Amino acid sequence: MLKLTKKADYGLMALKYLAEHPETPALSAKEIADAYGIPAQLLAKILQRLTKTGLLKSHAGMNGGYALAKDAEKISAFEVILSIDGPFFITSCTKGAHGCDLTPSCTIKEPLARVNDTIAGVLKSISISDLAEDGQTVPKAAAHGLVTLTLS
Amino acid sequence: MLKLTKKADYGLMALKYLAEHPETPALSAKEIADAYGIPAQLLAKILQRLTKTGLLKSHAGMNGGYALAKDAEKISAFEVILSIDGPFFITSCTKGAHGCDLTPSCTIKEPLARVNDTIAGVLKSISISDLAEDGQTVPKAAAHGLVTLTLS
DNA sequence: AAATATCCGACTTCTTCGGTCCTCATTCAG
DNA sequence: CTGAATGAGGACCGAAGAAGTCGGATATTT
Ligand code: SF4
Ligand code: SF4
Repeated sequence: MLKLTKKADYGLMALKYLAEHPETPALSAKEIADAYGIPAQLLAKILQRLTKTGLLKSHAGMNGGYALAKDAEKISAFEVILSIDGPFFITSCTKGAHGCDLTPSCTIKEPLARVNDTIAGVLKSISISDLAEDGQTVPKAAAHGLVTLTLS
Repeated sequence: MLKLTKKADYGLMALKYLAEHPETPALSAKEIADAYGIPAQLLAKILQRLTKTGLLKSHAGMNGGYALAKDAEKISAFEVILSIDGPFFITSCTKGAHGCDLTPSCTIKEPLARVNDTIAGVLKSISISDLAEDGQTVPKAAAHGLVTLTLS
């Protein structure tokens, strides 16, 4: 429960890797996969998905590969997860079809929807460049985002 | 992904229901299940779990049932989820055994761990009483909790 | 033409989730 | 004391989703 899909995980890693190598015009899926030990074919499909949603640019053929479509700071973790795993929802009822059949009698879906928004906000406040920063040398905790939880 | 288990969902509903009926000394699992249409046997096991972790008090026999072990405001959504679904982690690597095998080469687990803490903080800031409040009549969004996301 | 890539869907395998069933222990009413 | 009501807890099953694989088609450079 509440676990990030490994595909989304891999996607974040790949994007971070791309963000760390801004010089190269394009990196192939295999290159990135080898760098981390991710199954190449799986990562390939993930990157294709990210390309289709506009987060990456792709170029086929030799010396082809993928590159960030926009600045690393402009890409949020939320977009990545959304692209790879589809709509982000904490509860089952939000999914239009095949949700939970007791939606009418449920009394906690509204509060939970706000919780959902809050968590989504947290994810939106995180960018790829945040992940790429060399955190070890900067132990001081700088406030990057502020999230306000408002219930009821 | 990132979806709340239905069991945890049911658990929250049940706790809210109990919080809304503070008069009655005890409510049986079947009563609560019928009130919402939750499978009775399933809810029973959930309540048993919550009892074992100390969130509920139980009483067998006729006119028995469950009651909140502490004040509704003292029970956080985080505790509930933790009790029902086990340790809360958004990544696979955190789980000691059978985590992700590329943990050593992974460069995003530290940042993600902070994200994990942040989301956990959000959940901890939500109490059962927050859910039980009659939100419809009070549309003004009062800030209940403040969460600071610190990355890097 | 050959090598290197992306692109894309079908498929298998594995785990987890949601749910049921059955049995035993406890408590209370009569 | 006995039986109904209730909790406690394990075994089990089917459905769904996740992780990963395979095979083939297309595009681009050399
Ligand atoms: S309707 Fe209620 S019980 Fe069903 S998924 Fe939504 S929040 Fe959970
Ligand atoms: S080690 Fe990295 S890739 Fe593996 S689960 Fe943890 S964060 Fe994800």
